[in-house]
Amino acid sequence: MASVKPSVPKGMRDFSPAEMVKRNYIFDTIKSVFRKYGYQQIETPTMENLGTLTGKYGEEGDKLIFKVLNSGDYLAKVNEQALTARNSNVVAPSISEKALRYDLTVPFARYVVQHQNEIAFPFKRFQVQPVWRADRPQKGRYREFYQCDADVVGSDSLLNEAEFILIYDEALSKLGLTDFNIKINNRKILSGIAEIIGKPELIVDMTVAIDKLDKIGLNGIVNELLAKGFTQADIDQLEPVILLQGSNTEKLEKLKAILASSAIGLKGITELETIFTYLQSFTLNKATVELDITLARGLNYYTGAIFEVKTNEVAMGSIGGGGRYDDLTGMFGLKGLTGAGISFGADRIYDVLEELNLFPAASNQTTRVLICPFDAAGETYALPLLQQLRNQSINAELYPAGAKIKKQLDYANNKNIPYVVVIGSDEVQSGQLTLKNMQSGEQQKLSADAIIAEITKA
RNA sequence: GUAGAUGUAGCUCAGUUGGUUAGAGCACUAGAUUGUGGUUCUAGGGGUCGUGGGUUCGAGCCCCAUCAUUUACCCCA
Repeated sequence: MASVKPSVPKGMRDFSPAEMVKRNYIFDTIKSVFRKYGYQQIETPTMENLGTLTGKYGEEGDKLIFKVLNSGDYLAKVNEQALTARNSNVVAPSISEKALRYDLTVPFARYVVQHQNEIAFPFKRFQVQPVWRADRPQKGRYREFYQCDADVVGSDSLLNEAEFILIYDEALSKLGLTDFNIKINNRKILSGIAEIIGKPELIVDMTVAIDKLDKIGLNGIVNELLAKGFTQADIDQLEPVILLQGSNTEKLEKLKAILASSAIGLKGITELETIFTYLQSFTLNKATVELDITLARGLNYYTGAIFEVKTNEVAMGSIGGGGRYDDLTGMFGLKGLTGAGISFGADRIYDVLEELNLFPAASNQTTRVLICPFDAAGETYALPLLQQLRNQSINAELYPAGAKIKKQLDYANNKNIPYVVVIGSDEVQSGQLTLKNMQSGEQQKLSADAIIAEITKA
């Protein structure tokens, strides 16, 4: 076979041992917090039926779904005309019936409907798996990345929303972040605003535009809104809302006045007030909760609260987001089931922790003891000790006999192994083994039992 | 889909107005050190300069094409 230049697909990555240790540190931290709040883990398949995914993410989203070619002679069954017309949109469904999952929320909705009779509601689940998007990669954006989602379905209590804030706060504080904002908004308020202006049909354009405040500024928003069909009068009404200032309570008061004639807008305000009331009974670690009316988020299935988390310590897009969706399972035939959920962007959190140097130092140590035999006799002598170490839950390995001691110690240094046990003919004869501390360079002659005791106490 | 940047050793990158045999650091191998690493010193291996064409006496350098990577926009985590 001709040799192929080794490479991975665009936007996808290998993770080497040192990275995996750090990634698992993030995943484990987030998972432990999810569990603490009563969420249970599930997994869903890498692929879903194409029909499960299409139409859930909007027109743009559909284009970004990775489709999987059917097995076998997939072209044979394709409609002749569609094929000769070279129309991808027509041909695609007949040559691809599966696709890689695009997020974890839609597969979860599918799961809930499919397993509704086994599930006790409210059902709180978390899921940590990769998702795929046929996007153009750039900084902090990959074609394969992990989402860490926690969702609850079958409970309309706003306590869930309040707890999401606690989860964000606890997990991110635990990871060492000290300055981050949990932004919160409510889709109903945005609907109310669109209603007051009299352009409810343009709510999507409106939210997409005002979401860009910190990126393109007020002028940029105004230009975009004018292009989308808003009038100057609409914008005059919108401007005080976009530029809303003050504490969360002050903002809510001002909004109440603005939205006085919109029932749905007022409902959104009440919901936020309830969430804030819940939060008064809890203490947050490091998070700042901020009502941000410009927060829109792209996904159109949100109907109530919306969240987004941003760190203030480094320049990075959002590191988490979520919200409430009243009818996600409806598209799979199960009506009237409300849900709410959040997601952590693990890959971005990784970049943030890396930049702030927040990964624990010990996390690059895997093996604690390396046994270095000089020869085959030393190797044989070492085997019982190797097992004893492992029985004491000490990560231990034996360098196979035949290599020079220098090479073995190099190996220990490379893997950041703190202790080595050197076994040569002297040691085999006396039973006193050489324990070497690789940091300090000290070494002492000890019995096997004493070595285990020494390492256990360190 | 739109626009820019970059492709030179395993990795990170130098390489002057185009000029002889393309360099450095790190990594790797060996030795200094025949029972001891992380420091130091010495030596060594490793390159179709992304690919194809063109200009030129001569191209890593200039021109065209192509592929790849990457950044920004759109959208999104």
